[in-house]
Amino acid sequence: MSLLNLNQRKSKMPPRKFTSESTLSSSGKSTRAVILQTALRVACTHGIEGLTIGELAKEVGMSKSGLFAHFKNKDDLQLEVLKLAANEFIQKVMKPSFEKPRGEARIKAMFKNWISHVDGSEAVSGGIVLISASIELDDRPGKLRDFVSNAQKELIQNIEKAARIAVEEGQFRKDLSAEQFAWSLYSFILGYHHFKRMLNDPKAEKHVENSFKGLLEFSKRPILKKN
Amino acid sequence: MSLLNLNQRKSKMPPRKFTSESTLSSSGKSTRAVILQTALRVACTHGIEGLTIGELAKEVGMSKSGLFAHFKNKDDLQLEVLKLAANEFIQKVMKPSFEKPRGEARIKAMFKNWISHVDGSEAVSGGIVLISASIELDDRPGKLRDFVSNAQKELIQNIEKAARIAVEEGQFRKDLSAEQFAWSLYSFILGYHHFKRMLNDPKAEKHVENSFKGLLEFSKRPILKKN
DNA sequence: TTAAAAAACGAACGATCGTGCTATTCTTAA
DNA sequence: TTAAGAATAGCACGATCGTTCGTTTTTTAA
Repeated sequence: MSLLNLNQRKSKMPPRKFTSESTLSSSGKSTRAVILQTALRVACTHGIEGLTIGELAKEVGMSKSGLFAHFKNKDDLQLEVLKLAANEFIQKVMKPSFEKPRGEARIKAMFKNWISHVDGSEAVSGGIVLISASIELDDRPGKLRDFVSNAQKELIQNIEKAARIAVEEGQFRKDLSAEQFAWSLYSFILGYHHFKRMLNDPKAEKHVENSFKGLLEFSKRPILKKN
Repeated sequence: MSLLNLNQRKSKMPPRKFTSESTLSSSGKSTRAVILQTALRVACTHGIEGLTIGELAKEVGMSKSGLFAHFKNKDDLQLEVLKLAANEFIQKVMKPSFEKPRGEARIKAMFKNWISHVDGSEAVSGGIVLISASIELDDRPGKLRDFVSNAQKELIQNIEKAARIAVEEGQFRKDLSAEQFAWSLYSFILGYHHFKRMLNDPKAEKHVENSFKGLLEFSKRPILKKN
């Protein structure tokens, strides 16, 4: 409880007319949840380190001190944002995949969901925040870095497991290294993220799909001759 | 001219005994060069956006204002750092590759140099700064973003050209898409960067080498059946 | 309806940010 | 040796940073 009532006070019109998408205030959401959701959006463009309490407060529409009271300190706030990002990613990408049958179908679903999650134009994307954060933090030890690192390790292990299942089910060849498979897939996603967001490469989708297709083919039958 | 003479004033001992590696003051280098070199190192761990004039001044060992006088504004400083990063990358990775024969050998050299450049433990690495910067800036238009974007596009085009040459020379198969090749290679490098630096994965080298080997094999003969 | 509890605010703190301005110190040329 | 010029330092500015604290407002419970 305790909604953002600032807006209501300002604009008295009873049939609530909110200005924009931005501060989706007033509803079942707790203030804390609204703050974190907004913070995730801000972190999406400014990075988790670029997140600032003053700016966030402005964005949410409340005072710095009022906002800050919801967290122990800034580190705590950032950590919560990262947790939200991870959760968002799991809900949007991983969970739907696990409703698909084990093995190749699940891997394909993961890939597809992931791509459209990164792609998800201008919307909030937990995956993007996590990838950015992992690069921002890769040289700065601490709780934030640890969290991101663990989250990504878990994610990769999930891919690995899915690949291992595909091997067991006979969809992938027996001698495939699930580890290597996960590594390659993740690299392709990183590449997609990079080409799409930084380089605005319109062919990014085509390339990542080709690479993924190639990886699948490679995983299905032995095409590499030992030399 | 105009060395960092602060240290000399402090410690009078004539056979110069500098405290550490940090501020490699006094020598043929101009102050500006020393500043930029130091800034590159700082940007390596704090990111280009995390670069701060106060901290940089402390690191170099001079006053904020004295340091600042060498640049128009902070944006200018950051841009110079990025230019230095790009130059460093070209010198360490690209240039040596172009001394190798055209085609496959050159591509292999690029890859090898690049890996050891990212790997180059704790040393200053222009490549790392550029990759980090591209993620920090991917949502923030401006001169910095433009520079990084162009630098990377050039780089990718260089890879592409090298691949095209390898096709012409008959080392790669005729129907290989040089664009797709460059995309894949770059993605693998990004993956390596990520696994090595963020995840501290000790197998990162092995994986990226396997992937690269696979990419080479794939590029040499048609192994993908149309389906 | 009212008292207690929770939430949000406003003001202020010390620190640091980027950036000017003036004075001092150093280097160079005459 | 000295004057001119360049390089650097010192100080201060307004803004913003994360954070604290006491007050006011809002919600909840009795």
